[in-house]
Amino acid sequence: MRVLEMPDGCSFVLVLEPGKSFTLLNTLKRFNAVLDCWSYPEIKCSIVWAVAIFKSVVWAEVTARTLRHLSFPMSDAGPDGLKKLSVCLEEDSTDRGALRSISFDFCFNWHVVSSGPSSCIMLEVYGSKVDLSWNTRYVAKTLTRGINRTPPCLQRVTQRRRLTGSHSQVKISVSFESAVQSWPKQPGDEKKMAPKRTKKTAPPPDPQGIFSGMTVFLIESGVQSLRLKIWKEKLVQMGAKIETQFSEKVTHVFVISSDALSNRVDEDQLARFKGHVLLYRWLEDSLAAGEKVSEDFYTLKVDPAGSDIPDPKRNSSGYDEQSQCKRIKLSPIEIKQTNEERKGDIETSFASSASDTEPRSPSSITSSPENLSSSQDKDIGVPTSLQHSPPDINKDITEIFGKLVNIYRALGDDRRSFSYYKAIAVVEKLPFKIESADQVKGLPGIGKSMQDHIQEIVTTGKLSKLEHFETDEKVRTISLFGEVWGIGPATALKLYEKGHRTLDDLKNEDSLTNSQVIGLKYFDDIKTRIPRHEAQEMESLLQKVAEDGCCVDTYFGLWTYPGRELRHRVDFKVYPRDIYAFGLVAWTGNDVLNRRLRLLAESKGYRLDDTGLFPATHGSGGKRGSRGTASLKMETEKEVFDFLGFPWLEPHERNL
DNA sequence: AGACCGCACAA
DNA sequence: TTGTGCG
DNA sequence: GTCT
Repeated sequence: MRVLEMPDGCSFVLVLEPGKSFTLLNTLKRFNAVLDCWSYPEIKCSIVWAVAIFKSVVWAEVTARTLRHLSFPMSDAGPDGLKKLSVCLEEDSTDRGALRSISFDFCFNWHVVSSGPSSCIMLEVYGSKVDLSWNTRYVAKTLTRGINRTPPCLQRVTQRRRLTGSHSQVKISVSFESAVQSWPKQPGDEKKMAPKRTKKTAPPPDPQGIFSGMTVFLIESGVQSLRLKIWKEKLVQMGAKIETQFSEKVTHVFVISSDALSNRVDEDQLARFKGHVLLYRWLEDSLAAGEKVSEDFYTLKVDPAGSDIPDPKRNSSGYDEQSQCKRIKLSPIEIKQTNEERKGDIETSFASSASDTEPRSPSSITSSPENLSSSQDKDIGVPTSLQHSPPDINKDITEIFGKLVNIYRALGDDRRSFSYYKAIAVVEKLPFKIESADQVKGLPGIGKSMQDHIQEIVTTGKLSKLEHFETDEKVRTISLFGEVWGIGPATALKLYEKGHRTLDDLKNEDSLTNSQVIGLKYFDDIKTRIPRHEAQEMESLLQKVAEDGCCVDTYFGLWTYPGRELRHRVDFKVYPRDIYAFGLVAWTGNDVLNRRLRLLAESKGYRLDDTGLFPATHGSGGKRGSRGTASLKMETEKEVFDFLGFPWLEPHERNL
């Protein structure tokens, strides 16, 4: 009897059903992430059922361990072999509040297994007749609520409930415990009842493993903890020895990119180092290949001359400075930058984890490691490293969709707008160039229309629908008006219907609200990006001002300097010191992260907002900060994250 | 067919 | 109440 | 727009 546990950080489950398997597998195959999957024969050959887990929408997170533990040859066991289900909850904050549910059709008994970023609940299935037809709705909220309830309670859940309370949704992931004998051999098979996340005893190290003789030191920066964990396990399992210090014994150093290398390692030490410095990718590729692959393409040169590299020590003290800079949240620039940084990251992780054979063309296979290291070498020393843009491969599509996002938003059709927004995210992550709509069929968020649109774009290079919009005067004016601060879709439409067509027209309109007038007056100013140095000036200026004089709670307005015309849009939020951390978290964003944190808080019986973290007031939901219940005391963002059990993210990492 | 955030604030 | 903007 |  074995409990299959959901690894940390999993948030998505895909069940491949008989008949559908191949389609889905083909879909999966297109994601580099899936590669690991192919290194497991039991999956490769005859999967009837398999469960793959993805980290968020970053498909690249599927890992060997995940698949190994979760791919489950149901054909062998048959549903009857299923004795227990453990269900993992993790909010999916990529979507806004849509309810997702996973379906079960049986009675079960459940209790909390553990809590944490993804809380785990054990379900005991009654009776051997477990129908996995996934018919009945099982609702997220039910589980969420249950997290705080300790004693097992029997539930028959047939209804579907709305996920309320927070506008995040919960995704439920399922893993199995089965009584199957034919499970891929693994010792430590004694029965493990589960209340704790059962610690998988990894298979014992194999002295003959492909990595035997290696003593490795892992540079962890820039690597997702889940992946790291898996790599470590793999290394050990395959005979390598892991050093926690960069000592003489080390024969191999692994690093995600040359960037991470230069940031984390003492150069002198590195210069003296005689061993090999390899990209983690080598590890992945070797695992996939089942043997050590040539190190040629993965070796990083140690360049002692890399002196314009930021001081490594900076890392420890860096945070303070950063948070200073953004104590006041100012605007597009900063946001934009983090976005770009992030995209860069994604690209990196794609490149490094792609170890596929099929989806990539042979040429890209051989050339990519080179590109990887060389492009990164080039980046060293470029302070912001905003060099590369995201995987641009399908830019034609995402750009067009992006325009539609804006247009629909301007028109007030948020739903549709958001649909495109989601589709972009999906398309953007594809590691190949779309050549036909078939290639996107079945991807989440891509339905009939998206497929059609994509088809049109890849064949004609444009989208008639968009062209239509762009030439339509109504759409154009409404979009334009909507760019004015304070004017939304509704107002824009009214103005259009009143006959206005240009911003100048609006100047004579007397029905505008105060902020709209201002927004109009300073239209160009507001659109002008604020130079970062100016943001910093603002901050220091404000520091002084703020010290004497009392402050407004919130200010959304325009900023200028005495004697200067140009105005910038600036928001001020003022928080008492004791709840400052909460304000900071909330206003730093991003929205997705906020939803996640809030949901997490809720699942633990708290309510989080920008004013604090409150024990949930049972009953009427509890109004913001009211009810005499004071916020928990937290001084720093870190404390908030820690308290909630959410892995710490630097501000620039919060673009989820 | 009907779902698709929730809140505070200003007009 | 509605619209708007915020994450 | 997509999803159930």
